[in-house]
Amino acid sequence: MHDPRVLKDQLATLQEQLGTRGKDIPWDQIQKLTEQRRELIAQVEDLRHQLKLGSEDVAKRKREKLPTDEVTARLRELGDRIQTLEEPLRKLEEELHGQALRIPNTPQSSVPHGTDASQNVEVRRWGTPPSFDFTPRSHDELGEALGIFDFERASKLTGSRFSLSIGLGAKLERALANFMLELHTQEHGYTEILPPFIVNRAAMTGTGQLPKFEDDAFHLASEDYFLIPTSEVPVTNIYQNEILSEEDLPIRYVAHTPCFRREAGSYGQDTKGLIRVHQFNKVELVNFTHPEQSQDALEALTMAAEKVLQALNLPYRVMALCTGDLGFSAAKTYDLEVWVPSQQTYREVSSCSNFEAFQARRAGIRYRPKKGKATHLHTLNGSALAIGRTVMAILENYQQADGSVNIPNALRSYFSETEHMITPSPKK
RNA sequence: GGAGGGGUGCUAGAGUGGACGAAUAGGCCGGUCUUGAAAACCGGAGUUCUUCACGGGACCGUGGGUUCGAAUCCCACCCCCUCCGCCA
Repeated sequence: MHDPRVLKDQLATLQEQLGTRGKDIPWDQIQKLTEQRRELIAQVEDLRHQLKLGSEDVAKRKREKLPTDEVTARLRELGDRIQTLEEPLRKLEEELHGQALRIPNTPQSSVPHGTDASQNVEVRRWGTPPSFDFTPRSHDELGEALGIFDFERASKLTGSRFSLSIGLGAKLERALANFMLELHTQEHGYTEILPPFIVNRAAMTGTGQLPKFEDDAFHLASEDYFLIPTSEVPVTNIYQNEILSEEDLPIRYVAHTPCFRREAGSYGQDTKGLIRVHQFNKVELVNFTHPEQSQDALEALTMAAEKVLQALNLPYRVMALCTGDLGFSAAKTYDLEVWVPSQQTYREVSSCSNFEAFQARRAGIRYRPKKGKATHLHTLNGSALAIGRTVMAILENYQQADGSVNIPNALRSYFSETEHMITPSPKK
């Protein structure tokens, strides 16, 4: 959410800054509502002031044992008038707030201009894609042959776009989660969090998933609760409506949770394998920082995510998202894309964003500076990494001609010696 | 699920219809004292909306209601605690 003062006084500037990002916003209507609100407030406040003075007069008269009937009759009428104005005012403010929650964040000036993902800018590249003297197979093909995935049976349990990992496939997920959590807690100064996987409407609104993207989330039928689409939601909202002290910052949390996404509107895309599923595991980094430190924090957070790929020796590139591809709440985002041999291209395994005060304003997360008043802090988060997609990258990049897959050195301590290579086993 | 208790500022906690935006204490900030610190003493400070400003309005879990007037009374909901029941 934007600063209400900006909405009130600099709406045109904001519209200009957002450019195509703001093309669906009813700017004129917001302008109109703002003006109406201003007028109504002036009226209501004036009447209320009169009412207050009158009430004090009644209190005084009672003390002095003077009659009050005439005054109270007049005030009753005044109260009625206030009520008739308050109702439209309440509706108006609700409407205005609803609109404000649907305006996306302003991109930082360093964000490249563009309309879609094709105009994202490569920032750097790490590692060399492996060369194979055979045609590399896709991870879903490999996994089925190795007996570690069973997508058919997964769809029997729930439906399409669910995965079922077996044996070393399941263990690989577990090893990766452990490896990532250890790396971030021991090397990067993160504190591990295990949050709820189900959150309420306020939390989803705080981080920006609601109200605009309700269709993307799984909603429980029995309660007004949602399955988390990312641990960003529960972890960022830990400090919802709180004021932290300046010396508490920065706060760095890491969480490993499943993530649930409806993937509405993605029919036909990435229908096979682990790339796009309704439930996947992810290790997520969340930062709460001083406003002046969020830029540096984004670089550090992105680097922490890159360290995972480097340790696993997976080739990747870092992309700066352009204005057209930037998420709703983000002011700046780097995507990490890992090399996928079967597709001869890089695919997203991580998205690292600085939200500046956008989420903090929605969620009411502030800090108290040493001097001055409470101010919204900055929030950031990034996947480090999406585990399913990392499994995909490992299978594909570490595959051998015979269809077996080596376990990366960095993960071997989580496996017994006989498990350092996954070899094909017939499907049961 | 049943019974009871409770949600007040940064924190603890008082306040049960009018001079209450809210006692008191702690913490915080500034000062006196001190070589420095601590202690003691003195002083200061909530959030937010509206207005160019003066000023004014709102905010005691949330939403309604009663009343001239609500932190205080009524209703509904949410959350926390204790006991009982059930349970991984």
